[in-house]
Amino acid sequence: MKKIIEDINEAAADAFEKAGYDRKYARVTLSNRPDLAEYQCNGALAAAKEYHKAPIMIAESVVEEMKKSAIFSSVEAVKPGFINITVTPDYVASYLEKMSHDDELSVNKTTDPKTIIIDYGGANVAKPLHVGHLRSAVIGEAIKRMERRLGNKVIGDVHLGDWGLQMGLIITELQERQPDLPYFDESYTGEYPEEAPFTISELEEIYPCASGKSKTDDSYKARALEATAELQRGRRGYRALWKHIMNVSLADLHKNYSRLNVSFDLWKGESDAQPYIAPMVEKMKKDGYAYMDQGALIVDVAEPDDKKEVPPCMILKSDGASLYTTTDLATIVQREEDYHPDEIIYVVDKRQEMHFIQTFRCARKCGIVGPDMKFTFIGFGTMNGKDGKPFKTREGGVMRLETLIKDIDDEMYKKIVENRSVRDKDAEETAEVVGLSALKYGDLQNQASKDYIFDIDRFTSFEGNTGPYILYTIVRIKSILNKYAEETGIAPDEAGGKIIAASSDAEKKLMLQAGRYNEALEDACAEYAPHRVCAYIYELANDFNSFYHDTKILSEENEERKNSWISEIRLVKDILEDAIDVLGFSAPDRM
RNA sequence: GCGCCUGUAGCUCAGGGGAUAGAGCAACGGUUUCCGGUACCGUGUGGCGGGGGUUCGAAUCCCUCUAGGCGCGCCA
Repeated sequence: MKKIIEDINEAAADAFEKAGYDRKYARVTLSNRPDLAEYQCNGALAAAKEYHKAPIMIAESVVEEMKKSAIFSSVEAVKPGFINITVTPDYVASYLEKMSHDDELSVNKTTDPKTIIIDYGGANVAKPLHVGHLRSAVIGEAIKRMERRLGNKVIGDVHLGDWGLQMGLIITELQERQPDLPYFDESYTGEYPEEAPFTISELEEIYPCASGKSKTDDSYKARALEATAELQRGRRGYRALWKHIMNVSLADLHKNYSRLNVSFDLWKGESDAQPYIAPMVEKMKKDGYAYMDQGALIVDVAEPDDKKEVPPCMILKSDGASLYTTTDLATIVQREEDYHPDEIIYVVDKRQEMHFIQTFRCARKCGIVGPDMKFTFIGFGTMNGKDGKPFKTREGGVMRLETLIKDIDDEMYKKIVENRSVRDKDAEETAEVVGLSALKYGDLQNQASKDYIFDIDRFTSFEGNTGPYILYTIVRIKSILNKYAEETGIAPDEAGGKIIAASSDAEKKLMLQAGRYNEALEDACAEYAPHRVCAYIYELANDFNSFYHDTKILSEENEERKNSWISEIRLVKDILEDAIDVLGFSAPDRM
């Protein structure tokens, strides 16, 4: 569906043209003086220079033309040269009427769907998810759904950290503890047990233990490095152990991510990229991009107009081992081969930006991707505690994601139980649904690139710009619709009638905001900015609540009016639910 | 040292060339013949870290200073 703003823009552009000015000046925006108008056009001010006329003269002649359009109830030229625009209630009503019958809620699917790989999550095998993983998961999931909502083909990849020294460390520590396991016996040729010799909680304890030892004990570290190398060379017992580690850990990761309502299409990891490294390196050498420098193999990626020095990309260390960059490049090779993506989006801590600049440049320079493949780096800031410093447990350690989620759910449960109308057996489940909205909305409402302060009291509040407030609004609408269904016997899905012109300012405001959904979503998506979706639905929820407050819907005697209202609030509910689904959470039926 | 990012009401954050800079929280005061008052309405608060510049017009663009955060080839 064409956007409201496009209808207005077009009418304005026609008016500029008829008045003798270039159409390009007819840019219409939401009014920043809502007391004066709904939309505004500042084009006359901009055009003044080119036409050597007073802006107000231009504005007035354009206004004369615009007044001929049927969609405006008022068009005015004011002071220096603003054009203030108000649309007719009938126009808005007919727009919403069309929208309410559109399965896409007026959102336009792209005519040119792109294949997009989105790399987020960044979980490490054998290490529990902690709060540092939260932002990547939450923001990445939202962006994935936003792109999908607009019709792109999006492939989410968790890109596991499943290769390298951490594996060697675990193997070493395991041997320390259970030396008799067959995995360590090189002469063993039989089948290895199907059951892993450890549980997830043991695994989670083993890694930090091993990591600690390796820092103080050099011979221990040497053994871990050797184990890593042997694993990579394919030692049978170690590969079998690695598989166990993967299985146990993946099951746990699946569980935790699904609790966050985050799901990946691909569970690829660094290990999957390994086979691509050798041929990639060979090609880089053969093509003359990679060369030896101080014993390491590097590719220059500096560009002449860099403001700062961009260090070369290191492909192989002087001992011949590969690095982070190498694996990331090989992953790109693999993705090119498997999916030929139009774009790869990385949702990663912003501190890694330099690394990705290097990687992207190197991939392009070496021809791993073509010039049209778009790399997008979305760097997010740190989640801080109330003291403004990186979020920690009370004891000062890294907080596990599970703990954080539980804290929020507990808080939510307390608040829900205070409401006597909810039955206890539902309360726990509801607390989880509402808790997730608190957690995710609390994060997503901020610009991704900035640090933000995690404040459990604020995020779980039903007041203000929070997830629970949005859900409350949805639940409230559902409640009205259910009541209506009880009274009339008409199912909520079929209730309502034709949407007619607004009967109050509050209603018109609500209708205009609802009609902007396509615009809001497309803008947010173009900027990879979930916080814009949050801002939009917050305003929509506010507009609904003020409309609700002074409108008695169910007791309205004018049937046409009442049915229109029912349709409207159902549309508002549908929009809110569609939007929170895009953000990655959902609403309960009651709370 | 070089480079990047951030600095907007007491607090948490929007706004990224245009008209009186906006929300929420906190504070205070109202609203219930009730479709969920975990709501709604109202009141006060800053001139956007400092300074200079471009522009008819700057929180928004440029320069500079300052404070804080972060990054800078053999970690990931």
